[in-house]
Amino acid sequence: MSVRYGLLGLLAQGLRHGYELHSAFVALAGGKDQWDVKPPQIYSTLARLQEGGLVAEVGVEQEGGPEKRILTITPAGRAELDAWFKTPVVGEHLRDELFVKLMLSLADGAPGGQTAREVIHVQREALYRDLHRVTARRQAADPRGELGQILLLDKMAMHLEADLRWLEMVEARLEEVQRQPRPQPEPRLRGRPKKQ
Amino acid sequence: MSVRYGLLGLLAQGLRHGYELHSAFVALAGGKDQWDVKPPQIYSTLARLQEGGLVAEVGVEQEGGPEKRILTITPAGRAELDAWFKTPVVGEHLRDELFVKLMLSLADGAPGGQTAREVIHVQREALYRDLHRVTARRQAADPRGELGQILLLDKMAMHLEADLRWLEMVEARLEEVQRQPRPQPEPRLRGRPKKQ
DNA sequence: GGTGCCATGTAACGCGTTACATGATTAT
DNA sequence: ATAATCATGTAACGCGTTACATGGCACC
Repeated sequence: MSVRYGLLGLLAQGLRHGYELHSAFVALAGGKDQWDVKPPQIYSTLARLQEGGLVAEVGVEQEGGPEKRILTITPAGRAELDAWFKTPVVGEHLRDELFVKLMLSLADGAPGGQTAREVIHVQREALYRDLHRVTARRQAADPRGELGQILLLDKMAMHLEADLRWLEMVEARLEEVQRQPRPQPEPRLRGRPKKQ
Repeated sequence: MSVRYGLLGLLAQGLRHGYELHSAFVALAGGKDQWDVKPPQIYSTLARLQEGGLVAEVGVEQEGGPEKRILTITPAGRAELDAWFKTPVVGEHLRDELFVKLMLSLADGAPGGQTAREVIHVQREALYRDLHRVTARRQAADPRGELGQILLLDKMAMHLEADLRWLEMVEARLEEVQRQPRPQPEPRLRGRPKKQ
């Protein structure tokens, strides 16, 4: 929904055609290193907004350059934007690839939970690399004029640290289970062992 | 990619048909409260895996009940699964709705950054609610037999806390900018003020 | 005359959700 | 009988990516 509402918000600020919205959105979302939105998504999202009556086309301009299809936010669009501002973003419910991977690696038959240990190790290396890259860029950022960049980098760093702390915890709990293997821990998840 | 590799991993554990894979995946991903994967996604993902040669259909069973299409992971599938285990999960690059919303609210013309303050307030309330819900469920979970649940809830809690800390930081920085409004902070992002 | 930017798209695909549909067995 | 569970899908849509395509203008 970020693109949809992002475009709506930018139109409310007075931007007027697809190309301009594209570059403005990329800037808004932290630059194309961070999120390289492709033009097709901009144009198709605008088409959907238009079809929904939140955005309207009010003509075509051509001053020297190529044609520009001029767009405006409609009253309905402004209403939806306001509603969005008043509603919290829902917790993009952890459909977590790392978690799935870890659960699978725990169920894998290798002795000593070896697969899980490797998954954790590989992931931790990657997280450290990312965290290092992020903090380096954060140090280099200019507090004047790059406030958005800094806030974004801070957010990324915090989530990377959260993942690292979580991995520590998982590993600790793994050691613990290792030392006293229970009679029926049953990490294998089966479909229906009900009775039959 | 979670579903794709999740199914591959479950097939490697010996599960054999769509329905069974569906319930096993839901269990693996933390129950349907957490991620309610729909059957169509399972079946269409399996079809794609089959088309890619990672999974093969080896016959149909029918013992008393309805037909079951029996599936197996192929050597190619096993290879892809191993490669997945050896590769870190890439940092689902923050295409962050909350961040976009906040940037838009900062650019909004309201005096005193009012819109931004409201966005922060609404979001913080929601995050506290979620965190409370998560910690309550975590307390109630049984460490024996619900290890996966606990790990997942811990992960969620850590990321909710990261978001809360980040909001604190944003608010602090907002106050700071408020006290000394700079000549050209230019939070408004425009498309092309280059020369023209 | 080529490179790059401005400005617009289409087509096809992958992932994910919602709604709809079918038919059989099992439990109440 | 009816409701739940087992087991399978199709159709249509939204969001997002990749590849492809078209033209004009500006600069070197």
